[in-house]
Amino acid sequence: MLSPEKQLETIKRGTVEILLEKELLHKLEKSFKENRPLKIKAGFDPTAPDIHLGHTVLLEKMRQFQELGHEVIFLIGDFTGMIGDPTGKSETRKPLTREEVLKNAETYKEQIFKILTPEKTIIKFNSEWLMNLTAMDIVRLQAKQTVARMLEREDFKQRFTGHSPIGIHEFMYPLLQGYDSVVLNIDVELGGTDQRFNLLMGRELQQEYGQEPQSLVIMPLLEGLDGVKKMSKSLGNYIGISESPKDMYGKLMSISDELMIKYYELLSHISIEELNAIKDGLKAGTVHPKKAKENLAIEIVERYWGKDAAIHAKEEFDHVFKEKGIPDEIPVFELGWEEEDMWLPKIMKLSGLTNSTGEAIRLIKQGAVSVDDQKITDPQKTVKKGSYLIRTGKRKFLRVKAV
RNA sequence: GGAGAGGUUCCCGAGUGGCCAAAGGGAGCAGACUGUAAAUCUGCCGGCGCUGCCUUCGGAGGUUCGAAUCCUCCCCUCUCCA
Repeated sequence: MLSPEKQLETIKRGTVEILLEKELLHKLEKSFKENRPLKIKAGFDPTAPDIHLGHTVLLEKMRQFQELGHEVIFLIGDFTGMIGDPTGKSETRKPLTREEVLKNAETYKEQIFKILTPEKTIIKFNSEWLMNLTAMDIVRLQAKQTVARMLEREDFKQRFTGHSPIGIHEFMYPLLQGYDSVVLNIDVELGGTDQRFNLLMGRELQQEYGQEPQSLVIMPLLEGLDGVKKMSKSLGNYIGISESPKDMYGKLMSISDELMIKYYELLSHISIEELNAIKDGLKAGTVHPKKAKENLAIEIVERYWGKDAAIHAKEEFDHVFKEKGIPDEIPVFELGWEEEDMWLPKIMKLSGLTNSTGEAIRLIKQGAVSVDDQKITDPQKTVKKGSYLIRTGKRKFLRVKAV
């Protein structure tokens, strides 16, 4: 086991904040002395079993805790998921059936064990204890907090002052999440910055219930491809860990330089020393940002798909974008040719390349469309029955075949 | 229970009888530039084989030659009072 100070150094990497650092160090020292692992918890939503790199920030931190010898609990919030975390604009969700929850949990397992060590990971569902609370238990829990305290939470406050509705049940989310920590007697809870309030609730409730309050390790939210908003599936700016090596590599290459450093910090397994070397090199101009990005992309693709796939993805990428070539695998769409000379925008719409013929016309006018490597400028263009390679923009290729 | 404010296109937000497929911003898409990055500039940004037609401004009716705009009822949200 590493010394408590060394452990803290690893834990601190990439965090936004640790509450309280001193307290955490004490816990680490105690655990070290007594040779007793700390209980770490991180909660996950049961409805989104499609893990993307944003989720892996937390998973990577969990992995680090595992490597340091602590006990990591992967908590699936199947009960709290019914409420829906009030963060953002999420609405009340429809309750999932037991089968759905279990199915999602299976999907989770397949994915998280690409990062976490299965033997060291404890998976729990919070419905296990929350389901059995009586109305009285819940009232007692509610009595431990005030409305004013709840309204301190940024999004509640915003909605309150902005005249947007707040469901009373939404107040239960932080309370129940905090209660999870009480039930499990957690030492450290991990979460993103958007979880700050919920995590603090755990501390407060643990104290109310006579426990030592958990320490908080707060991780930044990973921005998605746009570089601004947090990575999420609904915003479409995510990189899923089940995505093909090619897509994953391409998406990673498209992130901004600034974001790349953050990705390195939070996702790469390279040591702190190596990380600093890259940072300094970028600043001094001795490391080319593109090269650094390539290495990052390769590392991450390799983690999920293996070395060969990663190298192949890189080669393919270079071929398409550096040499302006055509990718090896192009999706094929088989189209029923209705007339002798078919209008190109119509083909583009029917094949799903564009959402409407209007959009296709626009793209053609803007010089973004080529057929068999020939740029098309006339929106009235028609083609005869046959097989064509249609390219729209830089990355979209489609082979359309007459049937 | 009473009084008032509000619901507009993906989001924010203007518009209060025709000039409105609806200002402006954001997001998005495309082009130029580049390292497929960022920043910047430019164009597009409801649908339709498109100088025109069709569908849209919480929902349903109505007034009018004409409604996002006026009237009626309904649904939803917020504020204040009780």
